[in-house]
Amino acid sequence: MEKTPRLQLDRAAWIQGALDILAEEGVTGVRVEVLAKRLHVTKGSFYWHFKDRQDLLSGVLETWKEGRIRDIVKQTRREPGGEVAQIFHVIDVYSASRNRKGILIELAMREWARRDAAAAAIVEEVDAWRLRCARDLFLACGVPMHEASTRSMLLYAYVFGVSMMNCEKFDGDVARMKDDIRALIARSPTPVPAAS
Amino acid sequence: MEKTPRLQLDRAAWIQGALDILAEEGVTGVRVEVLAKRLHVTKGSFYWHFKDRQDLLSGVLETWKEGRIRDIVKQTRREPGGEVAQIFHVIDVYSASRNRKGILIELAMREWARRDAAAAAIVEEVDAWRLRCARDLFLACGVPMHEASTRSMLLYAYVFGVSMMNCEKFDGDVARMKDDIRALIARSPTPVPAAS
DNA sequence: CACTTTCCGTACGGTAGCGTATGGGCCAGA
DNA sequence: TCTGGCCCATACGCTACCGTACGGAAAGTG
Repeated sequence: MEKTPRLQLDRAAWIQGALDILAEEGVTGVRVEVLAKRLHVTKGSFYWHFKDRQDLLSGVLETWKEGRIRDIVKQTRREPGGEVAQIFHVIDVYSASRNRKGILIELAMREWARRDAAAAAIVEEVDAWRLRCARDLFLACGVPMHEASTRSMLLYAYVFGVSMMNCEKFDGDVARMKDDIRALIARSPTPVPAAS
Repeated sequence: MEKTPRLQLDRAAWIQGALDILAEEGVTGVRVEVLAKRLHVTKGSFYWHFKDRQDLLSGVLETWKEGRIRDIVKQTRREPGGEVAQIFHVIDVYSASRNRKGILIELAMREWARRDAAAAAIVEEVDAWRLRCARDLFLACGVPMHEASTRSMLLYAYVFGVSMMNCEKFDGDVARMKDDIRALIARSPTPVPAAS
C-alpha cells in the first residue's frame, strides 16, 4: 500500500527540488546533475524517474499550475461581509515582503514563459484564474463589471510590478506609500446603490 | 582621428550584440562564443577587446544605465502646460506594446539583478532616477509631495507589471481597460487650488 | 623597406552538463 | 533459496563554453 505512492512521492521530491532551484537560479539553473547532487543521489536515479530534463520541467509546470490555482481559489473564497477586507488580504498575501520564495518562483516562471511556449501557456492559464478571482471579489463589493475587470488588472499588475523593484531607497516611507496604493486600488469610488 | 573611436566603437559593437542576446535569452544567454559567431568573428577578437566575459557584462551594465537615465530625463523634460499629457505620454512610451525590445532588456536586467549585486546596484540607480522624474511630473501637475511619490510608484509598478502578463485573453477589451487604468493613475483627485 | 601596433584566427586544455549503458544492491514473493 | 522488479551508482561519449597561447595579416610609422 506504499509502492505506488512511493514512486509518485519521489517524482514529487525531484520536482520540489527543481522548484527550489528555479527560485534561486531560474530555469536555466535547474540542471539534472546539480539537482541530483542537492538531493544526495546521482543522475542514475533521475533518469529512472524521468525520461529526460524536459520531462522534469513539464512536471514542474504542472505542479506549479495546480498549486497556484488552488491557492488563489482558497484566498478569494468569499466569506460573506468581509469582501473589502479580503481584497486587502489578497494584496498582502501576494506581496513581495512576505512569501519571498513564492515571488521568486513567480518571476522565474515568467522569465521561463518568455522563451518557452509550454510555460507561457501555463502562466497564461494561472493569470486568467487569478484575474477572474480578483474580479469576482470586486464584483462582490458592488463594483460594476467593467470597473471590476480594470481594477483586478491594476491590482495584479501592481503586485508583480513592485516585486521587481528595489524601491526601499526611493523614499523613506515606502510602507505608507504601499498602504496608500493598496487603498487606492481596493477602494470603490462608484459604490452603485443597488443593482437595478 | 579614427583610431581611438575605432577601438571604442568595436567595444560598443560587442556590447550592442550582447544587449541583443540579453533581450532574447537573458544574461545566461550572452556567451562569448555565441556572440562572436553572431558578429561573424571568433573569440580571438573578443579577448582582445575585453579581459573576460565579466568585463563585457560590466560594459553592458554601464551602457544600459547611461542610456536609460538619458531617456527618462528626455521623456520627462517639462514642456510648460502639458504636464498631464506628458504623464500619459510616459505611460505609453514605457508600455509593453511598443518598445518591445526595450521591455525585454528591462526584464532580463531585473532577472540578472536578482542574482548579481553589481546589476542590482545599476537597476536600483535607474529605478531611483525614473521614480524621481515621474514624481516631479506629478508635482508639476499640482499633486502634493506625498501623493506624488505614491502615484509615481504605482505608475512604475503598474507599467512593469503589465509587461509581465499576457492578459490578452482575460477580457476582450484590454485596450479600454488599460486606458482606464492610465486615467486612474494620471488623474489628480486632489488638485490643490494653489500652493499656499 | 624594416618594424611595430592593432586586430583577428586557430588550436588547445579544462569544466560542466546531457543522456545512455550497464551493473549491483535490496526486497518481495514463490 | 532463487528470482525478478525497483532504485540507484558508475562509467562513458558527446557538446557547449571559458580562457590562454600563439601566429599571422593588415595597416600605420620611421
